[in-house]
Amino acid sequence: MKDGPDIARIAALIGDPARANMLTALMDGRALTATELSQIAGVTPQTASAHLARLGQGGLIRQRKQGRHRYAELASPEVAGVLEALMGLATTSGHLRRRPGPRDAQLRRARVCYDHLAGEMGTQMFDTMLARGHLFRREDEIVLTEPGSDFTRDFLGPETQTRSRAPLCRECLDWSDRRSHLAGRLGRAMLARMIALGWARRAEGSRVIRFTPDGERQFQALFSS
Amino acid sequence: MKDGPDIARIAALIGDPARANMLTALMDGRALTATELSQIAGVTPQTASAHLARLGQGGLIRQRKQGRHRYAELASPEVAGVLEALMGLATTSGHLRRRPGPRDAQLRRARVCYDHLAGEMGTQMFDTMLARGHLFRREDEIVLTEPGSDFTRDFLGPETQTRSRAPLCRECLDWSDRRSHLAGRLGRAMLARMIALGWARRAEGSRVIRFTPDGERQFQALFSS
DNA sequence: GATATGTTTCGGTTAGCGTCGAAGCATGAA
DNA sequence: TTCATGCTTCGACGCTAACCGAAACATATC
Repeated sequence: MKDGPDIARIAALIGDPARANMLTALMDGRALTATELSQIAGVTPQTASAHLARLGQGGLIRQRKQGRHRYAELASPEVAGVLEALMGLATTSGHLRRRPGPRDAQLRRARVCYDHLAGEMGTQMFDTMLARGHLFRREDEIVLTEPGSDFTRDFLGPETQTRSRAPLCRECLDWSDRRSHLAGRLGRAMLARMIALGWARRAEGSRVIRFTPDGERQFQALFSS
Repeated sequence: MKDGPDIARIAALIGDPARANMLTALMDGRALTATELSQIAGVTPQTASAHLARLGQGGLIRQRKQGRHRYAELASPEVAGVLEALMGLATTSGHLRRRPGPRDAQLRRARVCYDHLAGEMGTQMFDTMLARGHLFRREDEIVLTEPGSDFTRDFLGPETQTRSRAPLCRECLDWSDRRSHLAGRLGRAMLARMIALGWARRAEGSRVIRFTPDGERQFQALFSS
């Protein structure tokens, strides 16, 4: 009686308490590291690793390796929909445990990530450029569109046509905001330009980037949705 | 360990192949006996009995004793909705793609989903009613507009003003089409009316709905965009 | 009553999987 | 380089639950 798709396989994946806790924690769309998920699920990292592998193989989550961390996020909104439907059946009051990022508010606000802007302001810039069509997400890569090229040339100046093999645009997952920001050569150039313009400067002995009041204004003028 | 909604418990219930087959078989809204379900699931009656007890305890099915038979049926349309959502995920994320047989084509074309019309013809009806302004999607609910009320009263007859607490319109995600079709009291009434009019009838032992040539014509006349 | 059929309970076996400790990689920092 | 951290692999243990045979229970029919 193979009347339909194999729902048992997927339901069994959700049916383990540890995995269910992990999936529930991922419901808000953020990406979490394997260790964080192991703590949420109440199991050791080894066990969590096995669970994440199964969830990935089953198509419920996607995993992205970044540095020595490995982030997991729900594979699609459809997965979230199924989880939500299940929660509805379970007649429950959902409680999601939030895991704060860096304690320092300044770090959360704006910091350098290797060589580019991260934190809330980094994700804001990235989101705005995506929304305006300056950047375009194609499969797993980020491409600079024609208007985006005009915009960046305008902002950076014409002499910045470096011809490097490094990717121009890269997506970098934010560890405080759990969303993406712009990395790659363009991300580096954008931050360098902001510092060169005097909008901001790096704090000594820290990754914090301090924007001047005027720099903050200019930034908001350029990247407010 | 803080427990939110216990989705793991419910998912684990669906996660066993035998139980999943049973639930899938119950998706057509009919009530089946324990022995029938045991044959469908491919297990002995003893095993099926244990499974049915667990499903009943978990609130997924209801069981009524009638004579020396014991009938099982899905506990609620919400359960059917969860199963449909799971089928949708299983078709997209399942790396094991089944080759479509002739029976699958019929299922994809028109089938019963708990008590309402699903498949291509179900989504066609839903889309057409949305496009014509008979239905309106507001946030997460579907509302019947004024012209829509006229239309359905015209089609269903004036005596169908049931005053139930069940939602009139509900959206149900189709696993074959990956789009929505109309569920809820109205969805149920629409299908019942089509069968009463002789447009279609349910195939024995399957969820397939067979439209007569004339019924298909009438349907297309009413729901072609 | 006796008999047949549908369903459940009991006992025991087996297989699967969730779990962790220890060790092995991989990557970033000093 | 050396060290530290995050993650994965391996091996083994233990527990749950799915399964069936046999038998008991329930209900309809003769």
